[in-house]
Amino acid sequence: MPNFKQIESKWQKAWEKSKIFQVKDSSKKKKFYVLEMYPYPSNFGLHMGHAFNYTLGDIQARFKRMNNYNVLYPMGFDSFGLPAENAAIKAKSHPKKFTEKAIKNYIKQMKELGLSYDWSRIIETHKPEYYKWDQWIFLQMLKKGLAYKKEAPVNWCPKCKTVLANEQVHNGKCWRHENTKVEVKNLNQWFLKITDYADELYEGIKKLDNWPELVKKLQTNWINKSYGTEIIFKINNKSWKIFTTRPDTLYSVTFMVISAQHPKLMSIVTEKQKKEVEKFVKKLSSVSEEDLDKLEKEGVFTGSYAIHPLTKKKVPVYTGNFVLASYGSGMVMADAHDQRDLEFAHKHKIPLIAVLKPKDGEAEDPNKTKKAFTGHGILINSGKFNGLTSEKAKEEITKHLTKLKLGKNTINFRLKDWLISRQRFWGTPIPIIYCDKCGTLPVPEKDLPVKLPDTIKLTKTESALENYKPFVETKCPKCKGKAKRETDTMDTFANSSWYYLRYTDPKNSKEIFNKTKANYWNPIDLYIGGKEHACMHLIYIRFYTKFLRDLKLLNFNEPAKKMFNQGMLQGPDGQKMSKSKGNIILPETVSKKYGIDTARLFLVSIANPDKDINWSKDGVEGSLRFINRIFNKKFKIGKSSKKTQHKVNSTIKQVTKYIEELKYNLAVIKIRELFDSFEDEISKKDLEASIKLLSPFCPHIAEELWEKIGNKKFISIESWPKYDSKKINPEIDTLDELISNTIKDVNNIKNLVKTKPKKVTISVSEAWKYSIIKKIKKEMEKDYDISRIIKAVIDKTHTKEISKLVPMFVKNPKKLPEIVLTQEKELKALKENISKFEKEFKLKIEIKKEDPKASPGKPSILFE
RNA sequence: GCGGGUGUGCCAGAGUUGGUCAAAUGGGCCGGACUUAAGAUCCGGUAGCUUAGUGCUUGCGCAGGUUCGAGUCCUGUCACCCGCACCA
Repeated sequence: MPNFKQIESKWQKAWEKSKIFQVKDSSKKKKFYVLEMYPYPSNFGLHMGHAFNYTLGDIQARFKRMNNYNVLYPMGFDSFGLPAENAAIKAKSHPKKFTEKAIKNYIKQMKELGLSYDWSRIIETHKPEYYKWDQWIFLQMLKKGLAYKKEAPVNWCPKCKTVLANEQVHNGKCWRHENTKVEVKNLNQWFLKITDYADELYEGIKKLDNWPELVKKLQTNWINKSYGTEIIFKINNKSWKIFTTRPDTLYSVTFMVISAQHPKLMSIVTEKQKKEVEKFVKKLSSVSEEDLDKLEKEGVFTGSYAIHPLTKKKVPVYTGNFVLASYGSGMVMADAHDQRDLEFAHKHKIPLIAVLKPKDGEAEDPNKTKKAFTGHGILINSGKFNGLTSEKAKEEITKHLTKLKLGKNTINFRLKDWLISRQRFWGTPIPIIYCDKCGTLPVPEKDLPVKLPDTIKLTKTESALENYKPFVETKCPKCKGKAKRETDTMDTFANSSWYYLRYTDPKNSKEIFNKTKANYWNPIDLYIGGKEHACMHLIYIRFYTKFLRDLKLLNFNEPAKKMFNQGMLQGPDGQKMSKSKGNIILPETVSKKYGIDTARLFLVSIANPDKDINWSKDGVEGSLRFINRIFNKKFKIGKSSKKTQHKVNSTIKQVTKYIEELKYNLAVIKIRELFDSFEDEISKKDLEASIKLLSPFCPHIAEELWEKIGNKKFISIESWPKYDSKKINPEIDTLDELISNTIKDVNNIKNLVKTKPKKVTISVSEAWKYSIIKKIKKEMEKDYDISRIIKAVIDKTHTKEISKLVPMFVKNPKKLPEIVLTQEKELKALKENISKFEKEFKLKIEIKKEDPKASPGKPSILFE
C-alpha cells in the first residue's frame, strides 16, 4: 500500500509552495469559472458529504486547467450566522472567535482533500472588508426605491428571537428549530423589492438552458406568475381591489372573504361583530401563514357588505383563515365554483348561484352538491354573458369591467418581497441612521462599513446591538445631532447573493469589484450546489445579479451558465448523515485508512454525481484495490502494442467526454478498464496519457506516479492528452471479445475433461457465421416471418452496421447482407496473444486454421 | 390537493436518436491458483435450462399497447421518495 499520508502531504505542500493554482485575471487562454456553493463554517468541521461536493468541482477545475483554460476556482466562507452567535451566547463570548477558528479548521481540511482552490482569493463574509459591500448594495437599492421599510405580519421564531423570511419557515416551524412553532407578529422591517424583478426572474428561467429541470420547475412554481383580473368591490363606499384568475365566475359571487391577517381588516368590522372578529383573529395569531392549511376552514362575519360591481347586489364580507394576506390583495371574491368557497358557504349557510355548466350537461345545484364545479364551461345566470365559454367570458367580463373602470387585466406573482431584517447580532448591520429631526437616513457611503463591535460579549439571545450603546448612539449625518443606528442586521442570504462576484476581485477596497475583472470571469461556467437552494439562494443570487447589471456594473443577466445539483451523501446505513444517528463519516478517518485519493475516487464512482449515494466500507476498499494495483504495477517503458494504443486513445476520447458531462462514474470505469488492460510493455507517452486521465480524480497519486516515471513538472498543470483517432480501432475490441470467448471455451472444456492437457490446439472457426447464413436461408425457404429472419441476423452478428440495414431487408428480403469473414484477423490476434494464453493455461498452444467451409458442428479446440 | 422524481440482477448502480442487453462497473458471495495457514494478490463463476456451442427460455415494479424489434416510446396501475402548499 502506498504511504498515502506521506504522498499527500508532500504534494499538498508542493502545490502550495509553487502557487500553481493561483490564477491571473487575464490570459490568452479561455476562461472557466467553477464554483461550489461556499459553506457555513460550522464548528463540527467538514464531513465526507462536503468532500464529495467539493471533489466534484475540483475534478472539473483540474480537468479544465489541463485543457488549457484559465480556471478560476475559489473558495470562501458564509461566515455570518446563527450557530456561531448561539455558541458565543453560551460561552458569553464573541461569535468571531468561534467563526474564525472554524474557518481555520475548514481550510486545513480542504487542503487535505487536495482541492485545487486559489486560496489567495478567499472571502469571509464576516469581515468588514466584505460586508462593507453588502451595505453598499443596500444603499444603492435604497436609492432606487428597492429597499423599504414597512410594518407587516412576519414570522417570528420565539427561540431565535428573530423574524424569519417566509422561505425560512418550514411547515410552520422554524427552519433551524424543527420543534419551534413560528408565531405571527407585526414588526417594522426592511424589505428588498425583489418583486420588481419578478417578471424578469420568471421569464428568464426559460433561458437557463444548462440548469437542472428540477430547479427551473421549482423556481417557476415559487415565483408563479399568473394572469388574472383585478376587480374593484365597494365596501362602505371605499374601493377594495381583489385579484382573481376566474373573472368568468363573477356573477356567482355571493360573499367575500378577507384574510384574518389583513392590516385593514378592522376598518370594515362593525361594532356589533368586533368582539367576535377579535376573538377569531386572536385565536389565529399564534399560527403562521404556512400553518393555516392545517386548520379547518373557518371564518366570521365582519358585519359589512360589499357591492357587487355588476349586479350591484350587497354581498356579505367574512374574514377567514384560508385567505393569504400576502398574496393578491388579501381578499377574495367567493363563489360556487371553488371548492373552498363552496365548503365555507355551506358551513355559514350562504346561498350559492351556479354560473357555469359543463359543456355537455346541466349545472348541479351548488347548494346541494358537496363538490364544486371548478372546471371551465358555459356561462349561465350571468346576464348578457350567458352562453359564452369560460375562456371567452374571462375576456369579455374583464373588458366590460375595464370600460366601467371597475377592473382590469393584471399579472400577479406568488413571489413576495424579501424580508431581510434580522434582530440578531452576527450579521451585516443595515446602514441606516434614525434622527428625531431628519428622519430615516442612509449612512453616507464614505462612512461605510458600519462595523459590528468587536469587543462586545454576547449574553442573551435578543439583539445585542440594540442594547449596546457605543454602537447605537451616533450622529445624524445631516444635522450632526444625536441619532440612533439601525440595529437590525441582514439575512445572510444577502451576503451569498453576490459573493461569486467578489472572488474576481476580493481585495478591492475602493469598489465592490473591478468591472473589467468581474465581467471577464463571469458568468460562472459551472456552479455546483445542493437542490435545497433552488428557491432561496438561487433566486436571490439571480435578483442581485440583475440589480447590479442595472447599476451598469455587470454586462450579463444570469449568474451561472450551468448549474449542477449534487446528490446527498448518506451514511453507510442509507440515512442522512447526522450526529444523532452517529453515522457521520469524517474525511480524516477515511484518509488515514485508505488515502484521500481513494476516497475521492470512490465517491465519484458509486453513481452519477447527481444521485444520492451511500458511503460503503466495502466499496471504498474496492477503490483502494485499484489504486494499489496501479501504484504497484511495474511498467516496462518501451513500445505500446496496437491494442494498448487503441485502448489508450479510445479511453482518452471517452473519458474526456464523460468528464465534460460530469458523468464521473463512467469516466472512472473507463480509466479502470484502461489500467487493467495494460500489458507488460507500454510507451512512455501512453503511460503518461493514462496517468493524466487519472489525475483529476486522484491528484496526489497521479503526481507521485508522474514523478516516478521521471517527470519533473507537476502533472496538475500538464496538458490533457489528445486522442489520435487513427489509433482507435474498434475491431480490436471485437477481437478481444473473440479471444475472451475462446478463453471461455478452453476453460469449459478443461472443466469437462478434468485433466490437465499438455497441448491445446485452437482453431479459429467461422463456422457459426455460416450457420447463421444457413439458418437464414432455411427460414427464407420456409417463407418465415421476415422479423424472425432479421432477428436471427442481428442476434448472430451483433453488429450495429447490419442492424441499420434492417429497413433494406424489409423491402427486399432476398438481398442478404454480405457477412465479412474475419478469420484471418482472428487468427492473427490469437497469434499475438499466444504467450498470454500459454501463461494463462500453462500449456503449449498451437493454432490451426480451420476450413471455413467446415460444418459448424465440429469442436474448435483440441486437447492432447 | 398540486407539482416533480424514482422503481433494473444478492446489493449499489450503468443503460434516451428503440436494435452488438442476460444487461457495463464496483461490492458481496462461490470456486480455483499462490501460501504451512490466514490475509493480500491474481484467475474464473454468479437468471434458468442445457451444452461440443458464440444454443434455448425467461427477464429491467405490475397490466396492456405501438413496432420487424422496447429497460428505452405510449396508456393504465401499484409502491416509494421529494418539493410546494388553502395561489383565489
